[in-house]
Amino acid sequence: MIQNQMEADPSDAPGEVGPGAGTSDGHRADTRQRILDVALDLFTEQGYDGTSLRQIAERLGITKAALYYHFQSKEDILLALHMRLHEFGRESLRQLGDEPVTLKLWGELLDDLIDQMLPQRKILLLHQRNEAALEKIHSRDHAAENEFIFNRLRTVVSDPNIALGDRVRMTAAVGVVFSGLFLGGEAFVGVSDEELRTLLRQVLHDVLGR
Amino acid sequence: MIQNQMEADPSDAPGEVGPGAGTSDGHRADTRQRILDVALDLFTEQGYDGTSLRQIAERLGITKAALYYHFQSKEDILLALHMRLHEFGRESLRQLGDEPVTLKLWGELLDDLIDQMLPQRKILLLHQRNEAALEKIHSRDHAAENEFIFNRLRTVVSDPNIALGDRVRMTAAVGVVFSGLFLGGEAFVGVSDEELRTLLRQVLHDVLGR
DNA sequence: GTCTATATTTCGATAGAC
DNA sequence: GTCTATCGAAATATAGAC
Repeated sequence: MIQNQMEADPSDAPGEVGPGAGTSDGHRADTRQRILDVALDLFTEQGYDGTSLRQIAERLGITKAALYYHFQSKEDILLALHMRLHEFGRESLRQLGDEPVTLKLWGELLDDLIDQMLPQRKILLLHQRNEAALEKIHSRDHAAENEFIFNRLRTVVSDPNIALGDRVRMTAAVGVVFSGLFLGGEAFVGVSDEELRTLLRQVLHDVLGR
Repeated sequence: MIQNQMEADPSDAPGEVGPGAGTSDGHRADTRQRILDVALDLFTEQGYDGTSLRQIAERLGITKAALYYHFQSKEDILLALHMRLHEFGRESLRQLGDEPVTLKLWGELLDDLIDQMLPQRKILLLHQRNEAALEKIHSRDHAAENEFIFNRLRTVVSDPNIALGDRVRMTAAVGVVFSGLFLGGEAFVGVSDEELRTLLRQVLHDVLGR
């Protein structure tokens, strides 16, 4: 199924020291992690600015103030969620190298990304629906933001050394992948990830293959 | 060029009685219209919730309170912008009829939509980046919201009477169009609308044609 | 139509007890 | 780790003069 189980990866911002990081007994899920899960849902449904800390706390059965034991600020919660996506696609992108990208390479990249995106759909949706709020954070720390997947994709398809027709196809291919995951996420309920992946790859080939 | 002149249509929510509706002398642009123009920019850049009425007023050189002469509330401003898109694509969608949609029909629909979207890019971007805020308005008046273009498209590609492979292609085709206008809007600076339209149609044909 | 001034609410964040 | 209580800021919205 395509609509569930998004929290496969329990590690969150590795290296960070969260409360309960030492207690390795798994008798209770980290509160920090539960906060992030709830925040992910609410930020995506109502938007970051449209969600108050009171709402997050209420859903967890705790008070607003308790949140501040786990996070320094509201923005920190968003940042922690953002970090989950920061490593995303990095390895795939590195393989592109520095030379102008070909349609063939682009297709291989997106093939990789489809696999990585499927289990991260929720986080991707969060980013798609909170671009403005996330840009504020970016502007404060725009050092490594050029490494961020969305910006990298944009940069590549803006390369004037690539023929315009190819750039349009590359852009369209990105649209194919994202529409399959976002718009399609609601339309294709009950379709297995594998089936969707296969179908998307066929479309990608028609867009990029020649 | 693809990045400018979005306010071709001076009529705003026709039938509505705004201030200055009677003064037909064109010596000064409607303040109401100027408010909407500024709000469109700010809501898109910073998000609806991330934009205060103070900011809108400041950019116009008036005070916050003056806005309330032209609009009953902040939500009313967003609603007025939303209405610009409400008629959008209605005629094209009506031609689809009630039977299951074919790839051929879908292609013709999107061909139509590309033309209508190009001059409305800014408003479409507003919707893409403020889904959460707009949903709040929708939920209050969800009567005619099924008529709204995005929801109609979603409904069609969810039709289980259409083969899954075709639905994926139809969804992908929507992604092609939107990526060309949104992601492409920044990447294809200096490309004429006509050229972009031609290239997009070729890709559409590869996705839908067979 | 636009202003000054203010009412009202809500939010993010802190202090300090337990 | 979570609570109660509260602060200060900023936002939407209103009242009434000009």
